[in-house]
Amino acid sequence: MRLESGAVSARSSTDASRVIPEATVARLPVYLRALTALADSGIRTCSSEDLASAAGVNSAKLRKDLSYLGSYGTRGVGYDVDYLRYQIAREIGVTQDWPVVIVGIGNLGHALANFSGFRSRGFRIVALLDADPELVGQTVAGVQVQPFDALEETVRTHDVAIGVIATPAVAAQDVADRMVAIGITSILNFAPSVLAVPEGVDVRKVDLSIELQILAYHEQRKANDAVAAAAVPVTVDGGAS
Amino acid sequence: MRLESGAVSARSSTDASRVIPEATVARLPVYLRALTALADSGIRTCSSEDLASAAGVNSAKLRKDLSYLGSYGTRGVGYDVDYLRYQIAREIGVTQDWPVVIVGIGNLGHALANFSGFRSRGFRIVALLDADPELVGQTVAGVQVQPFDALEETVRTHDVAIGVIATPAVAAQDVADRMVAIGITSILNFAPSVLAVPEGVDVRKVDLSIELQILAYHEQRKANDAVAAAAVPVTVDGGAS
DNA sequence: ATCTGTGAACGCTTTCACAGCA
DNA sequence: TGCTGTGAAAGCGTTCACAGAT
Repeated sequence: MRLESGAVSARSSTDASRVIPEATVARLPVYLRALTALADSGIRTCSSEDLASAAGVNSAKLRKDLSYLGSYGTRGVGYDVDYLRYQIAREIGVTQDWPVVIVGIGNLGHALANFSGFRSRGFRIVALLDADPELVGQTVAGVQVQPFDALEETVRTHDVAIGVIATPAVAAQDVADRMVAIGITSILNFAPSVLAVPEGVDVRKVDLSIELQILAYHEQRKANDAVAAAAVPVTVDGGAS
Repeated sequence: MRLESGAVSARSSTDASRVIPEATVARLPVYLRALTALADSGIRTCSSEDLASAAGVNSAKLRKDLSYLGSYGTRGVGYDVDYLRYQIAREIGVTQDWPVVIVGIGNLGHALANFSGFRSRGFRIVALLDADPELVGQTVAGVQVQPFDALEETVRTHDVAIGVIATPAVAAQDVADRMVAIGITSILNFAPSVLAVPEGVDVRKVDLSIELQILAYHEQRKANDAVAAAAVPVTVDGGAS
């Protein structure tokens, strides 16, 4: 993955110009979950309207998103739930399990290791690692915690491509560097720090306090607006000057 | 918050047309954290370039984002770290603490309750609640777990506006309904389910398996591209058939 | 000379509205 | 008739490039 060395036109395997917009990619897992829920309640066919409302989006967006994958519906009828579910799972790449390692087995690491939706959604935890000798050897969610140095061995053995960082912020960059050096190319970072990684490595971050602060901003705005609305008696058609 | 009843022009308190784009709002907490890190290492002034790289964005975006808040920098010089930090904190609304309740004290709820960055970033956990009688009465992170029915009392007493849902998926909608009924207007949802809430209530969701699936998609694409690149010997300037 | 603040251009995402197929 | 699939339009967000302040 050198940086733009001149338009290598390697168009991918299956068929045509397979470029799915990022915004769509981020919603495919939501559709997958909604389809699974529909299938579990015995529904075999659904309209874009049905699926959209189960996924919490509007139907135009859903149809547009699905159109990037291909034409998997039937006009006048709708979508076959199982068929569409398979197509989306295949597109995402979760028809088989991805091996995953988790580094940092504190409170959060524990919770992640015990998270059951993991296994059922295309992932398999192959190792838990921590630098703290106190934790090493303990069994969490049926897996023995290994020393951090065992990372390379584990990653090679299981051909791991995805790593999860659940360490304190100070350790996160070191862990990421190590992961990258060993060949991990996708990182999910729960530590509250900005990770620097080379081109070609994907990082996604999950940050509790950022999410709360975004809510706080809107909450404050609601409060301010309420005050303003009470102070200025409501003027429909908002008077000029 | 009636649905669009005719352009009420309640422009907010402080000054002009205060409309900060959503994308910017989502980055302000990142800037706040980066500024705190800079301040902690004794830096008193920084350029947009410095702050941008600490926050992991480019400087044009940073400057554009800050321009929505006002003109808090000095041309030819840069930004005063403490001053800018205060302005952003004020804008987000975290100059004082927001009281927060957490519902669902399983593995994840435990981890959230113990998360220290909480307190230091503008939030204060005022209650932990769970429907499981086994958990009620236990002390987690110095707070006693209360029965779920204590929600209303707690929310009124502490004037809580923000609730965190860390229950299993099946319970999430019920919890959300209850929160909304009691007057909570911002929800952070960790349960893997789509929440339906009325207009005026903000929901943000954090979903581990969705994040992993997004990574899996890109991982799969990298793998496919590598195969394609190996099969088709690289043609610079991709020859038109 | 330097670095911020910002109009303007560009590109991505969403929504609209309807053609096309069952 | 009913519902999908999709061009075209509208709306956002990012980047460019430079005017303007110190």
